[in-house]
Amino acid sequence: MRIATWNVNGLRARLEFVRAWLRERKPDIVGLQELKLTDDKFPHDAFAELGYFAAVHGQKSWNGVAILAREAPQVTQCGLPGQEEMGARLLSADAAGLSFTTVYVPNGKNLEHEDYTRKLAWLDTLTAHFAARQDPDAPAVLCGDFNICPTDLDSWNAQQLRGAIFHTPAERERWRSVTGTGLEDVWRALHPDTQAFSWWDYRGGAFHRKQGLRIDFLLATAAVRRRVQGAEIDREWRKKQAGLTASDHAPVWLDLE
DNA sequence: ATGTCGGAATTATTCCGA
Repeated sequence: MRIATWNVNGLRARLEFVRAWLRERKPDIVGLQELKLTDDKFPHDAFAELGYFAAVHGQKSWNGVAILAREAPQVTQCGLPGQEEMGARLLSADAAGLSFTTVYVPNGKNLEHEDYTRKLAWLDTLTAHFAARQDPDAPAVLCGDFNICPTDLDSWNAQQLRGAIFHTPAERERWRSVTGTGLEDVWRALHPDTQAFSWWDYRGGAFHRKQGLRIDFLLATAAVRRRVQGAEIDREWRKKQAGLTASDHAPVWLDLE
């Protein structure tokens, strides 16, 4: 079974690109972020043609998350309680025997912006939400765009960017709090010394200059980790495909027994 | 080059957010 996360940067603009990737990689569950559309605009039929059912938590213009699965995902949480004003950024559903959550963590903009403080608060709320889980040993996945570089190895230029947004001690402390609820960054566990990125700015040829960040993660409980066979960042799909523009994020996936 | 995208507001151009 293959489970994936992908910030698609606008599902209407990315639909054919995403469909091409689904045909090629055949994931079983996918968390999507940055849909940038309302629920009523979600292209259920286009995914149904490929054998996927979707659960959606969208909003106009910005944010928005969804879960694709081979059987209809059973929604258990829509939005992060207490943080609704920050937008549609969390969706949980039971799918294929997993408790599967996908998130789009607030970007924060910069250290002077009020959104930075709100990002930290959002992450505190997320940690409390997961710390209160009924069964910490159940098979659960928390995936998405976290907008944090957990360590220097996850940044193309940690020296120059030390203390900058995505790299601050406060954000990294929140990262440790989230993972401290029993959720491990599976890709990193399998590739402890590898530098690889999941996001590259569209500007300035960042992708070809290898100027990226690893900010997209699949976190899993021990019950899931025991089943892991592999983890990949699908860098090929950050590239233009048959004239279709890529997202600025690559998909990331895990293969489970 | 603060260099590119996607979306919204308004109608090809400007703004926001990332």
